[in-house]
Amino acid sequence: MATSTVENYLKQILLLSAGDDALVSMGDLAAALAVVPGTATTMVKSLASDGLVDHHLRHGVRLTAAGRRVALGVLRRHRLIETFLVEVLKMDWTEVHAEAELLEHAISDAVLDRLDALLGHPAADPHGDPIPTRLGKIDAQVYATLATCVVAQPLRIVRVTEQSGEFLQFAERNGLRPGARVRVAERDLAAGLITLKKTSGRTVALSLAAAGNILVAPAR
Amino acid sequence: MATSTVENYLKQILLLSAGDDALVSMGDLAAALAVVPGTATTMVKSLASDGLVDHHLRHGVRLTAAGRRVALGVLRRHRLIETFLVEVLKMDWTEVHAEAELLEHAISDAVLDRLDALLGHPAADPHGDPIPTRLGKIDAQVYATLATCVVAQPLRIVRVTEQSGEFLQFAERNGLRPGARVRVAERDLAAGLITLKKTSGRTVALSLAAAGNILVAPAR
DNA sequence: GGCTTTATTTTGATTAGTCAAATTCTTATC
DNA sequence: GATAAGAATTTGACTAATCAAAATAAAGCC
Repeated sequence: MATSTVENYLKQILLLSAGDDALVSMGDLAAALAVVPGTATTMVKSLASDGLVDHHLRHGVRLTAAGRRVALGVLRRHRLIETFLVEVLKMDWTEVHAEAELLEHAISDAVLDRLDALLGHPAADPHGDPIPTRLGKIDAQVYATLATCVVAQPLRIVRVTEQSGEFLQFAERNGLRPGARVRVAERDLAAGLITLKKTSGRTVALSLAAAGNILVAPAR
Repeated sequence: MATSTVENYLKQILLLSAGDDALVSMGDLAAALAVVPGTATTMVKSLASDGLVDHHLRHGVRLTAAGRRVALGVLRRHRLIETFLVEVLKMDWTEVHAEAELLEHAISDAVLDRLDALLGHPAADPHGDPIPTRLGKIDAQVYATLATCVVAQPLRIVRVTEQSGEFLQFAERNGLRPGARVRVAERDLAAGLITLKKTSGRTVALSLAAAGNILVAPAR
């Protein structure tokens, strides 16, 4: 059985490799896990000797098929738990990430399956992040972000990546949750600033960096 | 923050001290936690230096007020989780103990309070074990067991102590769950055997040791 | 192409929790 | 009250995960 430390390393490598094949640097991995780089190196070596990752010395790390399977399991648990906390326990979508971070390592498959059924087998969590299936399939659809989409077109927010409470509370305050309708009124690359127009007529300004965390699709 | 190992030691000391003041032996504690006695000694010394227990060298260990507070918190989490698994996720009361054992160390107060409210602030879990309040109060009522109660009187099962799946499945198969009505038809101390009569007319035989795990009150 | 900056890896220590086996204490028994 | 049996403790060793700081490799720059 993988320890929760191992699970966290694998999950983080999956998230940082964006999709699948990119090598993840020790620096990024260490930062994401809040450890010093030397610790990440040590741990990655041990994951490699367990066949969970390929370590390309001094160049980065990549999940093996076995590691990916474990990582997707953790992600599934995390996202189903978040959905449960919001849908059943009525917690705020801006605060459930940290809770799920703990519970994801303690919940059994038996409990998870019940939860999944209770929630009606949801395809995405409250942030719009896709939930891997029991078999490890995950929706890999690529979306534009508010930083890259076309201007003026009516849009629907599909997903808010970035789990920090601060950012999510900013999003919530401004009605920028999955499902919300907006369009980009103006994009000033020099100033690094985006101005949104909501259906209510309200405008919201945010930085390019922040806008990159909000994924959108054309309003259907 | 107490690690889950520390939480388990404290919880187990509470359970083994039956009520409050009895000293718990290292042998019993080690057996309950599935470690060798030397490990228990080492850990108890460290708990003592943190002010969570009083260690009476070579005689046993007892919780301090601080340790008791922590232990009751763990017990509350455990029992509320068991109740949730049975009441909401419709799991079998004979199998939820092991699940709760893991989740009890990972659930936050915020989530626990929501769960408690969702369940309507239950006083006991599916085994009839009393749930400590948020303030650490626990129902200390003493009940007779099927091994000690008067013969022939109509009884109501209030609680099944002993969490092993085997025992609970035996109880379930024979309708011996909290709330069930029975009376003791015969108690043969020499043979160590008890014979029960259920309201359905069915009789059930069980050993004195097994009977000691089933707590009863006069049927109201 | 040599030098500097930056990232990565290595080395040596530390902490929590554990076991096996040797030692010491308590207690019951004669 | 001495002794044997049983329980508890101590000692030495190990694993997982971590950090600080030294050593090494890679990459960029003039």
